Amino acid sequence: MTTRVRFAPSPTGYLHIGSARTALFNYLFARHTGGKFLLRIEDTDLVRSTDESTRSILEGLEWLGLQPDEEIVFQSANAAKHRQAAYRLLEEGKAYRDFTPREEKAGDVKQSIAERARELPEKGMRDNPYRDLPREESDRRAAAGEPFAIRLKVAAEGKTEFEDKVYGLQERNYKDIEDLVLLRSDGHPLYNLAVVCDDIEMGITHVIRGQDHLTNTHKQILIYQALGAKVPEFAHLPLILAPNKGKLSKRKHGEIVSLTTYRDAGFLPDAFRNFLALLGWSANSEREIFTMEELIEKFSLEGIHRSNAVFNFREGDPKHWTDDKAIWMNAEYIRTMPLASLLPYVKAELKAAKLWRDQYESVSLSEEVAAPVAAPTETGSPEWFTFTVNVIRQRFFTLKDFSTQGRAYFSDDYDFDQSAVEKNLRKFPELRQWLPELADRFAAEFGGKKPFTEENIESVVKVFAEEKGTKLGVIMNGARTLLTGVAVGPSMLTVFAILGLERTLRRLRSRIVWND
RNA sequence: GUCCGGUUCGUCUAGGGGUUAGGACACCGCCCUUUCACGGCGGCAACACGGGUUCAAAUCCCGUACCGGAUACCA
Repeated sequence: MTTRVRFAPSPTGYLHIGSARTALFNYLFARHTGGKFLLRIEDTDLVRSTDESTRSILEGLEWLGLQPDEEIVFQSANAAKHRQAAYRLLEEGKAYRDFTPREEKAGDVKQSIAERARELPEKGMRDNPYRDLPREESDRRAAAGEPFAIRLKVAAEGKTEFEDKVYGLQERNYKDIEDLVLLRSDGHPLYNLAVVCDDIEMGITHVIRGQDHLTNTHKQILIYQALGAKVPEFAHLPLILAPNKGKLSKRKHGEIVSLTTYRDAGFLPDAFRNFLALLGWSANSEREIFTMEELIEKFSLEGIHRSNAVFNFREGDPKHWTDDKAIWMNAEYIRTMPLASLLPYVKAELKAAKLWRDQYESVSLSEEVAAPVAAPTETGSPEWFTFTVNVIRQRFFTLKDFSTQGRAYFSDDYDFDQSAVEKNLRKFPELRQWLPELADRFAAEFGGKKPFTEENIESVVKVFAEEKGTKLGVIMNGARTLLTGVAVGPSMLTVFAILGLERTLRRLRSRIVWND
């Protein structure tokens, strides 16, 4: 039997990272077992569902590389079938019409539900007067146009049980389960019915979803049984919590829970997927970096654990705005992934920042690209671009850094970090004369045949520093700040070489930071 | 309230009768270094609590506490 799993989000907002992880686990399971990964959009809540949200979910899945194997199912398209199923159960006496007028929920819904649930056992779970209404009367009232909901008739004695692939044996007494509504009085099929019908129709063999559905499962099993269908396997996933161990919610935590936030913040899909995979699941290995292929190979439901995981971040702290491990992992990917895989992302980032130049494009981008060992002399060439990216990626955390921290390599229009200017330039007023002087020296030394290479630059700068009786660091750090706008970066010799003689001279002679 | 589940460093986690309780991130220190990273070395830091079973419990059992989920004519 080939496995068939589905990811079934409701399109009522952007893709939550918890949902994204659920999708990922479904995908990994399908691939690992050679089965199918399906997508069903649960858009039966017409009021809250939006097309925009559906698009955003699709976009998010695509970004993570989780394409469904078959056509997307829209649950709303199946409403007629759901109704049919409810009526079939009514016909077979497994469900009944409830003529109780509908009660509108107002105020704090969660609380009113809890209150109702508290009172319910006293009245008795099976005290609905319509539960045993003679069939003729029920038919007559329905024919007369009296509105009714259809409820599943849950037996008074007995229990449901299933073996959850993660949480183990789960049992629930019927007495703890209300006669659940299958069809609203306006004919709208309710969630538990819709899910079961669709899962049957789609041939779902394994339901992998959040732990918040653990108790729903018992109700759904009752529906499967009433419908005479085979009950699938279930695997429930631990939840992803906020740092205060509360629910990680869109409303409370904002865009930090949205998958697209990470895409837009310059995360690599491989890195974020890797991070997500390790939240609530373990490959049981000291390693933590896994490609998609490795995740697929290693994934198993047994590796999922039962306790919820905290998504750790510090609100209002720019350095720790999201989970540190996610940031670290992204940086790790940026500096260690094959250059050929990284370059397209850098290209996209530079394009978005209007820093891209077509001359960077290498014809062999799709193949394994090895960075040149020394800075190519032809600034702006594909080799130069490859070399530069390889050098600067070593200390970047996100793709955004290529257009911000690394801006000075791709444009003459870059900003100066004022604290760097203070520390490395203004603190040494002599640099105001020395750096243009260094430019003259470079011009004299490299104006002819001598190539502007790190080795040659080093000897020139060393002599220069000695003449001025200053430490090499003063010259280097001052130059770094003036030439790149920031205090951090690669070896200054490499920076000179990357920028090339012309830009180096121009920038060394710039008065811009001296308030002249 | 009731039902269900959970609890190993700050966080993600390994381990599951005998371990100096392992790793990763974060943090701190040292080394490397013209800066910052990377890297290397080191440090801080955990079995929720109480009973039991056992020669031996973080590991098995029971209870308590705390946390989470569920509860609907929402999904």
